[in-house]
Amino acid sequence: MARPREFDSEVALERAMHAFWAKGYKATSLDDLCSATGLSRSSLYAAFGGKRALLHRSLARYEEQGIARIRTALAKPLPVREAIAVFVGELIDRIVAGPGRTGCFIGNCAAELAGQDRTTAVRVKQSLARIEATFRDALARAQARGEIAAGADVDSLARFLVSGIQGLRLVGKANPDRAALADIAAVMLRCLDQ
Amino acid sequence: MARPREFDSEVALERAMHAFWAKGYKATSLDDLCSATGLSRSSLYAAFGGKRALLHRSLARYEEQGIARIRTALAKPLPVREAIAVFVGELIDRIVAGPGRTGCFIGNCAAELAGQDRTTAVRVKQSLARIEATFRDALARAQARGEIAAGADVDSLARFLVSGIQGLRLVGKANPDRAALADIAAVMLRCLDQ
DNA sequence: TGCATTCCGGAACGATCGTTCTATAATCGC
DNA sequence: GCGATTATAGAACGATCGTTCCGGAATGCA
Repeated sequence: MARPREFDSEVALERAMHAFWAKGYKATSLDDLCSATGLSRSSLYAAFGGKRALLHRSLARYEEQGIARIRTALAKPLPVREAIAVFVGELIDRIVAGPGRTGCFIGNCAAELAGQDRTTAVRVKQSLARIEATFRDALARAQARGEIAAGADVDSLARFLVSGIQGLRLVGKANPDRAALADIAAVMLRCLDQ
Repeated sequence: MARPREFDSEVALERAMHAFWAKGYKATSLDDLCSATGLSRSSLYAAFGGKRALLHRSLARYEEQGIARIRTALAKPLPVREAIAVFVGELIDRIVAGPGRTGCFIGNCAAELAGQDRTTAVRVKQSLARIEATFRDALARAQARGEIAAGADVDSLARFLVSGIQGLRLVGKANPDRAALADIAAVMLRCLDQ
């Protein structure tokens, strides 16, 4: 140990993540990343290894934050159906009021990179699987409590929720209109009553 | 008129569209477009004006083909619910058996460009609106025939279908697994019975 | 204090980007 | 056949890309 780091790599990673999230992988240059993080190129390379590695670290961080957010939402003392409705409602709030058209970082990476970069495709797939599992666990607990029909297929419902939320966020990126998104969410949530 | 063109610009556009569709906008270079179309750079620029203009022409072409495909599917002598189920089933067939992880070109552009390029965002939004209208018209006709509950909100259902299909295709891009996609589609289609 | 070690700013690298330009080839009207 | 016009192939452009490298600055340890 000699000279210590002048920056917090967690802070830098958080900022890099937001840069990738807002602009996409290809459109985010190293100059963008340096000015977003405040680091020089050499510091970025020493800390993270390169652009692609930084993307993967960013994806992992986003995944953790997303899972935590979903878990918190589903742990509320509410019927699961209500908890999910609140979660989706807040999602729409962020889409409409947010800085604008960021979408889901995981979904963005899927759309931009899954067809070209197999490694990233696998990571995206695993992230979606973890989100799906988080919903599935909550739905299964709710089913055990009798909140959801005993005959319902919670696996399918969880998959549907992941897909439906991705669709909502993608459509919301093209058209962040509250009424339209609320319409979509209402139909989507009614599926949980089947 | 002097020297005539040596290529069919519709054929060239079709090929350029597939290049953008498969790789995304940023990742498709002019060299890619030249080798996909067989044209030289000067011919491409003379015929289409540049990379961005070529993307927009490609998007318009894709939109026309997509609308036509949906119209054909919905015009079948079937209950609308069945027609949509067939359409989604064939969509899943193409996702699973296709050349691999192309997704929806419109959705890809939304994810990659809607946050950065306002012009493209508007075009994507208009494309989605046209697709939504195509579904809405078919649903309204079905409602008039009594196939769909009189109290159902066909506007919301159409919006939901667009969003749901985008989600299905995005998730299918990350994980082209037939069983998973069929699960999602089954829940989605059940929403039409509400 | 002095040495070893690590970090940092920024120049430099070759590669590739989208676009423009030029010279040649091909076809028109006449 | 001939000038006018248009299309083509490919070189060339400046800009920007991701990555590497280097000289100097800052710290821990003896």
